[in-house]
Amino acid sequence: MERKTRQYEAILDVIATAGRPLLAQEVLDLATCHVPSLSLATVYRNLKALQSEGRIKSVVLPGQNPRYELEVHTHHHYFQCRQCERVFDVDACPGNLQMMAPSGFRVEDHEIILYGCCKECGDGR
Amino acid sequence: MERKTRQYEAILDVIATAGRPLLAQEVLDLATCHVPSLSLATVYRNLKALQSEGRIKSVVLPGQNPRYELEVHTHHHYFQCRQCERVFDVDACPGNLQMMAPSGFRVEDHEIILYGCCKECGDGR
DNA sequence: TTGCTAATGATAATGCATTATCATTAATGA
DNA sequence: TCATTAATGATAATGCATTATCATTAGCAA
Repeated sequence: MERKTRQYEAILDVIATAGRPLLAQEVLDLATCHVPSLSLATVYRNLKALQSEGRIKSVVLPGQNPRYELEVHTHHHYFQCRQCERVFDVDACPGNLQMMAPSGFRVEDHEIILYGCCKECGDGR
Repeated sequence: MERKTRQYEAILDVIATAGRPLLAQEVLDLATCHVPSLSLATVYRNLKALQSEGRIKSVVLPGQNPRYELEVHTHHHYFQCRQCERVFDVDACPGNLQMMAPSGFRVEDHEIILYGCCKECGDGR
């Protein structure tokens, strides 16, 4: 991607503004407001380009399609609301979980996904 | 599944003996020792039957195909070795992670996946 | 403004895990 | 042992997210 297109800008803007990981389809839905003619193929093309540029990264939850968020290079986790199915970043972390592993196993990294009810869905709705 | 076939027995036996979640393909590979003619279609059929019978459950890691293990109804987590890619059960659990969530979010459940080097791969190999 | 060509939009093609199909095999009750 | 029919094996079909294709559009350097 050498040229700055309206589509590229819209897609990056939508991801940056959302503040949470978005599915390709969500990116399309949101960016269509900015560029009505936007195509899903273009979304995928730009998501791939943005990833190789190191501007965004993919977030994969078990059994779900990848979501995309800004690359921040800080260790964090995720929360998924069971009602609206949206995924949110979680900055807190319990730290090293070596103690959880059976003896002889070396823990190098971990992933934590919280499931529950998000703030909006919890507010009498 | 109303009849007890050699295939059914072999598939359940392999899963029970492995002591860790297995991919459908791993089940085929291991059970083929017991029933050489075993087909992948039969593996899928029996995995589905065993699940609806409540004997096994599926374990899904981000971006990976489902694995299958005995249904034990006890809360536990998983460890994946980055070298051999095998997945192991982890009984330890840090407990309620409500404190990790942003305020207003209610945590109802969580999932933890540890990544690292398993005991076997760590023993000079 | 113009020309070049990268990027887009629309849609067909792909990859791949899983499921359906169907002739054949084998488990079970009589 | 036999008959019934559920289950199997081999393989074609499916579903679906993602990618490729290609004619058209639109950045951008001159």
